[in-house]
Amino acid sequence: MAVTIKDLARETGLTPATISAYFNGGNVRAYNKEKIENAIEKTGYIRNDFARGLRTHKSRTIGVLLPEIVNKFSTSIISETEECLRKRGYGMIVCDYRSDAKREREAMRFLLSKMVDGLIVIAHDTGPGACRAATQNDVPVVAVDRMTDNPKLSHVVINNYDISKKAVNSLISRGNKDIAVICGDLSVYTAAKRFAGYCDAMKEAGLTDNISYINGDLSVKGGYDAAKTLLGKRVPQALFVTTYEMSIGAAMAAKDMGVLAGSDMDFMGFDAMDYLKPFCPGIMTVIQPVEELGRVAAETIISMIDGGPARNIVLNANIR
Amino acid sequence: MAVTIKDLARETGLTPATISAYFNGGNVRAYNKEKIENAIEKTGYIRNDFARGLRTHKSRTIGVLLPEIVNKFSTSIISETEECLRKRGYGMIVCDYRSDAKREREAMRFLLSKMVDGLIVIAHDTGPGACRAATQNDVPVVAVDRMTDNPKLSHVVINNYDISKKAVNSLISRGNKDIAVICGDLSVYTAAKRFAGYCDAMKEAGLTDNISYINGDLSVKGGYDAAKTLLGKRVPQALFVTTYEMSIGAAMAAKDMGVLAGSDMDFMGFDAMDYLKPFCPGIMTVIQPVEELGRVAAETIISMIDGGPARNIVLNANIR
DNA sequence: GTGAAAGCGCTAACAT
DNA sequence: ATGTTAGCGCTTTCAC
Repeated sequence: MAVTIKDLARETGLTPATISAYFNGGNVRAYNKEKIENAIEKTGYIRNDFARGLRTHKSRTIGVLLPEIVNKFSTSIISETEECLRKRGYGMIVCDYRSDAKREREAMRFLLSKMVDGLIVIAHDTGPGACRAATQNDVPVVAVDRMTDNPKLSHVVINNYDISKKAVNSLISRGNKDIAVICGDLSVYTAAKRFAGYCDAMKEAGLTDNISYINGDLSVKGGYDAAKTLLGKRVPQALFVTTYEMSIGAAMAAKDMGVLAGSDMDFMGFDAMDYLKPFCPGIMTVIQPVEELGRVAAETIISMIDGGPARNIVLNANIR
Repeated sequence: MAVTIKDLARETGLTPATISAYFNGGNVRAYNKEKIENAIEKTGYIRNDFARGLRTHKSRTIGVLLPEIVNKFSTSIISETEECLRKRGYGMIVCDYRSDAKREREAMRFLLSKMVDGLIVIAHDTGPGACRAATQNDVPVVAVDRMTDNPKLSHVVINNYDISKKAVNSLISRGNKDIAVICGDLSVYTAAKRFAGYCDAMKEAGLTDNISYINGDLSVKGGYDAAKTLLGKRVPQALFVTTYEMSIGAAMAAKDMGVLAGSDMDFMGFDAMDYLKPFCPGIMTVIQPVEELGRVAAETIISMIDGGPARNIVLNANIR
């Protein structure tokens, strides 16, 4: 059996209450402090986080819920989140819901049963009931990269609509009229916003008839297949692709079909600059502030755990 | 205050013990099961894992320690691990040690303080003291993708030496003599093994004088920089790159310098087939069984938690 | 500054 | 199949 606070009490001739006070910054006489420290050293005592959590209702653990853990955009965010959290003594328990609504709910219940103090979520369900299992139980939630209709959540997003509109305007200003977009399923928040930005830019330029939407599934393969479908029919003057992985896939498919993105066809991707630039020198991409998303998400969840209000924060992406 | 098992008891007219039996697979009458399920639904009950852990001395949580979470190879593995673990009711708490030995030790202590039942580790320190903090406390450990000198650990690795030798032999059999290798720091287990396979293949073919090693830092940029350095001096007949991310970077750098990997220069990468094939049709790569690594790691840690012995498992990679 | 005592929510041994 | 009871290890009043 593991060493407990009672063993320390016996060892030092004090009581559990005093040992507890010692651990929690209470007033303990110097020579008793020393006795306690010696006893810890001698016994190799490790505080039982279960008992502590049972009393305090705090786990110092944050649940993180992602559509796909094998996704550079997601991991770039949570890498920064993890670092921020750990600095503050918080751990991060990660679940992947494979972009499936049912698994999303299951994973959330699972995380809640792990007694997480808060949740950072790239949600699929963005309706008014988003993350209800958590908010019902008064577990604070930060939605990242998604705006939801649940006012109890904090939201950390980028200026999806504006930056997409700006991106498409930049393609238009280069003389392009036939601009196609490869976008995820429009039930996904970011896809809808980015598509709306594209549509409005096209409409405002009088290019309503040129609106051309191809659905991709948010993976490299999704972008690849979507571009193959598109280019199998015709080569547009320009192509706008609205996620990291799909940008890589779409540029690959174009290359595959003899169309070099950025020279044979104007190309505006999302985030994948590092991977694509050497192969397709002429491409442009929207660069999202991923580290900032991760950091702000971590700071926001901790602020909520400490009793702070829900906040909505919009960060700015840029075109490069 | 949160809903507890007592509330369910009151709601159903049963006692806490019966509710507990229900959760733990005990025999409960069908109509009582239904009552319980309705009560759970109605109240939004979530089981308190602190109380449970306090009784059972099990957290049903596995710590996962990675060099870099933003690394497709790592996330491909842990994605599968996460799925396997969750099916068995285990959560996964992830730490990234940024390829730094000191942070590795800190992160391990952190995970242990979270009372994890076991640890899955892509370790940096592979000496006899690897993961000592865990083994000292009788917390089982599975080392993935690394062999260590600590006999208490289980190990799940691929046939690094053999597959590298085979890969280089295949380059040699195509008539190449001047074959360079881009490899990580040789203090890393996989880098050392893969480099040894390369060297022995070269030696056995009488190409000792052609051995040419360039160090990369295991990232896309590392591969990119290494290839730039190499190709700035000369273009070898063939290039062997020993990690996923470096393969992408190296092929990008080559393209950048007007050398198309797979046609201007034979190219053998690691894992990055999907990303590179469309751009560089002629490339070959070693394909690691990443999902299997993740699954076997999960199965092995659970087996150890259930009292099973440490095991060493070697999985086979293939060339495609 | 320290002690005594209660209780967090659950499980498990035993009784029925 | 279900109820009774005790206790996991800690924190937290409330005394002294």
